[in-house]
Amino acid sequence: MDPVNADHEFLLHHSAVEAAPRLLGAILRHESPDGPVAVRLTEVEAYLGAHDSPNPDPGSHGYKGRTERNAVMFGPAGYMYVYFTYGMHFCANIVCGTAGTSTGVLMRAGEIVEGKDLAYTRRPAAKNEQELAKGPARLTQALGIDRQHNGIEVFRSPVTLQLADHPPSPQHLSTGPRVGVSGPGGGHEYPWRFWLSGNKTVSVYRAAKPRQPPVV
DNA sequence: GGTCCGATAGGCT
DNA sequence: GCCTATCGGACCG
Repeated sequence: MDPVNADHEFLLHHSAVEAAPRLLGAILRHESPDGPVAVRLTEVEAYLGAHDSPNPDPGSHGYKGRTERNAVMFGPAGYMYVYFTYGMHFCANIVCGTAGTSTGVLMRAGEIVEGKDLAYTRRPAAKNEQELAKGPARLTQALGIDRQHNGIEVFRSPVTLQLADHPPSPQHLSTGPRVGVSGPGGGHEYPWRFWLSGNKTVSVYRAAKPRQPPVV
């Protein structure tokens, strides 16, 4: 499988944990029939592999093995895994690393750098520019990405990804526990949420809900 | 600013 | 049946 460019080559040879900080500042652009919208990624989360891969991750959708739903995650790097959640939202990941391991980066937030008007029409609830793509489901909504984009390439129209010229300096990079991952795979054991320090479009952190509420 | 809670449908045990 | 890699509106300060 020939990489289409240097950015694709990079994804092929790195796990999601290595690729995630490199994706901060990258531009993801979607050209829909209604027009283009592009975001600069400001917050991402890395998910590593299935239980039988070199880097198992209980928080990963692929942890328990391949199913029809997560099949794209087990494919080659450079494809987009889009899943439906909470009965109404879509979230998008970029598949990384070696095919079969099921490692990918969830895109959690970004700032709109092109197509702001179209993004507002897709996100009427947004009170300001910073809310347009603040959160994983808001980001897909602003970009116009849904289930029909599951399994498409991210280096070929209508979706194109372009990495930043340089990774963020340590001073501009923050890390912490992943949002919403409860039980094994959550908390500080897996500090694989990465964001641009101080950026206004980064979604607020909420600790994952415990499986059973504490008894008072 | 923060916190709480309902909506809603599909995946998986 | 239970759970979910969430959002937005209501309400409180």
